[in-house]
Amino acid sequence: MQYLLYKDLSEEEIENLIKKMIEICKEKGIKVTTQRILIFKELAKKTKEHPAAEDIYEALKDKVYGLSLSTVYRALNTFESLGLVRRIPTADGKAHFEIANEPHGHFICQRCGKVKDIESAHLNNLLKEEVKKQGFNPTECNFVCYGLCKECSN
Amino acid sequence: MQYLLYKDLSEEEIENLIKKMIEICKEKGIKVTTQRILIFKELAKKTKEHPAAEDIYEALKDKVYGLSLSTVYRALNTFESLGLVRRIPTADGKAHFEIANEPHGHFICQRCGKVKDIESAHLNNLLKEEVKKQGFNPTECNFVCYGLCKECSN
DNA sequence: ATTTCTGCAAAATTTTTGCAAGAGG
DNA sequence: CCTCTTGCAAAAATTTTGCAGAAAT
Repeated sequence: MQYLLYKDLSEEEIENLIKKMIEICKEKGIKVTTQRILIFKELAKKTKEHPAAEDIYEALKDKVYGLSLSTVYRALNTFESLGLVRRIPTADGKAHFEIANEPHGHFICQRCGKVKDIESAHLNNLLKEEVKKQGFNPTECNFVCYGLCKECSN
Repeated sequence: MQYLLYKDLSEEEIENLIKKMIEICKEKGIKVTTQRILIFKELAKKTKEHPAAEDIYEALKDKVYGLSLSTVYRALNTFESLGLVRRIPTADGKAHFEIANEPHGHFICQRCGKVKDIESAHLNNLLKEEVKKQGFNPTECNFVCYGLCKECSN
């Protein structure tokens, strides 16, 4: 049961995430709009790729009549503050996003900028403990590695 | 000898870093200008604070006649590509910088956005090994933690 | 001398916001 | 209905760039 994060989410997992998202929205009085559902779903499909807002917009703009980039930003910000989505600040000057699943690390390619997941539950726990020892009170710990991805090493 | 990172660099350490920077610039045919020296020095003084380009600009603009923000950006980019300075992408939409000293983690406050260092040499080594096992070839690994800093928890 | 760098202003990029019209509960 | 959301355009914010003059080697 390791390295689960390398797998795309199944259709079923995506549907379940959407249900959870709808539930949480209703709970908080946030309206469940077509745009929000489709944006969330698109991110869920691509979570392994850690898309930027623009990527999601590009994927949806022909499917959702009149969709605007600002709606994508607004939806992602909303999901982030609900804890459903995580923002990954990268060195390319754009914010990238992923579904907030179990914590894990990110490997960022210094040439092509792609972000890949690193399985790290064990290390994340170690890290959290150590950080607490040093007097912080973390809600979330991640790690980031830089280097060349397989494709770019050739 | 732990938690060294919490200390500001001493005058002497800063002077040594500057010497090293000058050496590397000369080696690479990069010119040693007043602006570059002062920008590097200002970052060295503030490295614990992880300033953004603008912070460095603000600190220097009255001391360096006519200094412009773009020069600060250009200098920081140059230093980064020389491996002298590290860029820390944060969630506030600005790039922050630090002197590229020994690898360590960062704690980012979710309320005030301040970035603090976490001593983590041991964990960084563990991490690098684990990441290699997973098939990556990292040049550098860092930790990032989110939470509320001491000041903001009150 | 030659090359590189700086300052300025302008451009490019990413993200946010104001507002009127539209959709959700 | 009332509130929240969207789309659009405009604004804001951060970072990069072109170019002429200045500085470094």
